Amino acid sequence: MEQQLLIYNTLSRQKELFRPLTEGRVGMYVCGPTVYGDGHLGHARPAITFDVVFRYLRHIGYKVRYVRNITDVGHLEHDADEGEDKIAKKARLEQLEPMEVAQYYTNRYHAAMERLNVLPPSIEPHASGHIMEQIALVQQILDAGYAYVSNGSVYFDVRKYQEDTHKYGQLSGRVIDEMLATTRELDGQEEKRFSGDFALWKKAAPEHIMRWPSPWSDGFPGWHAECTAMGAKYLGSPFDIHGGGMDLVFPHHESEIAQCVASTGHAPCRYWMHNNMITINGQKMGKSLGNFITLDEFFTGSHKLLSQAYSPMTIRFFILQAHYRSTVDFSNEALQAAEKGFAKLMEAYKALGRVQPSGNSGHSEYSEFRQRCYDAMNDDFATPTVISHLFEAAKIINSAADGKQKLSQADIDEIKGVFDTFLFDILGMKDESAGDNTALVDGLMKVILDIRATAKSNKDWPTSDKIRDSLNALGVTVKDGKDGATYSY
RNA sequence: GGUCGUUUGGCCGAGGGGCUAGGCACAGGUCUGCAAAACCUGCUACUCCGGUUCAAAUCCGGAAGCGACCUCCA
Repeated sequence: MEQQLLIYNTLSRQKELFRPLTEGRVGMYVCGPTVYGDGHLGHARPAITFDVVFRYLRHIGYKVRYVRNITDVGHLEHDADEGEDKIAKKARLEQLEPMEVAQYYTNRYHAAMERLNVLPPSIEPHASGHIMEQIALVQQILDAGYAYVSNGSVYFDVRKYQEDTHKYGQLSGRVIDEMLATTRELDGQEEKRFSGDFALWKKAAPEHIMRWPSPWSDGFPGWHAECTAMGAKYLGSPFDIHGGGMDLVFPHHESEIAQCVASTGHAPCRYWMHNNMITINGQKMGKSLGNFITLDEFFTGSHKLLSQAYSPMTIRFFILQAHYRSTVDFSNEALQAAEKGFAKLMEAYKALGRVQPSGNSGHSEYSEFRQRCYDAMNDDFATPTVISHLFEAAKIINSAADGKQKLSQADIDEIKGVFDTFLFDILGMKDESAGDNTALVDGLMKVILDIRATAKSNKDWPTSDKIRDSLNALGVTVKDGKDGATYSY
């Protein structure tokens, strides 16, 4: 590959040169949603982050298999409803089949992702469809001696694993040894031998409606089993990149590593990537804090914290304007800035078509935009830097459209190419104003603006202003320029 | 309490020893019948206290604020 891509690896806490295990191919696994509720901003961030990673890896020539799972079983609730998983709980509340609930929210998740222009992954495996693989994984870990059966459930033996490998806590920076040394044996009431042990298979309580037979009990797989089992099944073991939100580092990903090492003797992947979280007015977003905003609420503006609706591309642009490893703080002001900023880029892109090329080439610097964008992407996917370069290009375009700067046809083609490649193909932005009837709208607008131009030349200001104001009321902005009027909406 | 991270202009946010992004907002100007858009100009910032250095927002130490994780979470 000609691009030297640096990726920040959570495991080493530094940027590393990316080298795939197999030349020209990349296997990437990203933790997907638990489908028991509507998607929110927190789901959009990893989806968009890894969508860009997916797009970029493909762009620079890799054949990528991108696996993003759907969690539709397991994930115990840890409150009063001990032993009941999220899907089952929601199902009981809504009087639906568990799979009906999972399907409903899966469909809604897909719809939201499509609006955000997030490409579908190569494979989207469901946990419920891989119970056999998960049971096999649990058996492997048992056979290796790193798990024990307790009252029909199977637990991972963290203490033994740690004694043999000293790897538990490696990813999250947690020091487990001290905890192990000071923790006494749990009393007989507890199924686990050590408080840090985690479930590989959980026996279902009688009221638990999602259950599968296994050698140990009728139950369901533990919290971390699906990613280990499905990642290995579709990407092999080890594979290249494993991604997810930072909040999953511990215990989820730490446990995934333990499961993989215990069952195969090696780590599941080479590079761990984690996107940071989104805060709202400096606060973590959470249902209990009352600042929980779903994606649909953003799209429609139907939440009391929102002063207006924000389009999917505004959300996407907003997220890409921050680096994926930084927290990003939501506010109406910030989203409005993103909305206007993106509109400015789109307008500049369209204005490029109106620039009259000059014979002589402008400056050689225009040809450097592309490389600077690659440099930014190669530096751990620095999307904010790419965007800043595009804004600089936009300034040149507008200046040229004003006749204040000269661009040769080659310059124009190059700048257009950079926008096509980076803004649309890699950052995955798209023009939201372009509907299916663009040609018709364009034609109609030409008619209307012609009439207005005639009115203007007759100094018939009431008519020309009425046309402008009426269009404005419909959300169409008329912009008068030297060579006639243009519009945007 | 433990671990990790972060603190940049009115706001959002890059950068990361000397060259000091970008966007939004705001102010002035050019253009224009007016407005909008566009362009030009202005607003030049890095939590605090020490230290290293010819030179620190950037490195080191400490403090404070904030955040994440510590068996729900993206």
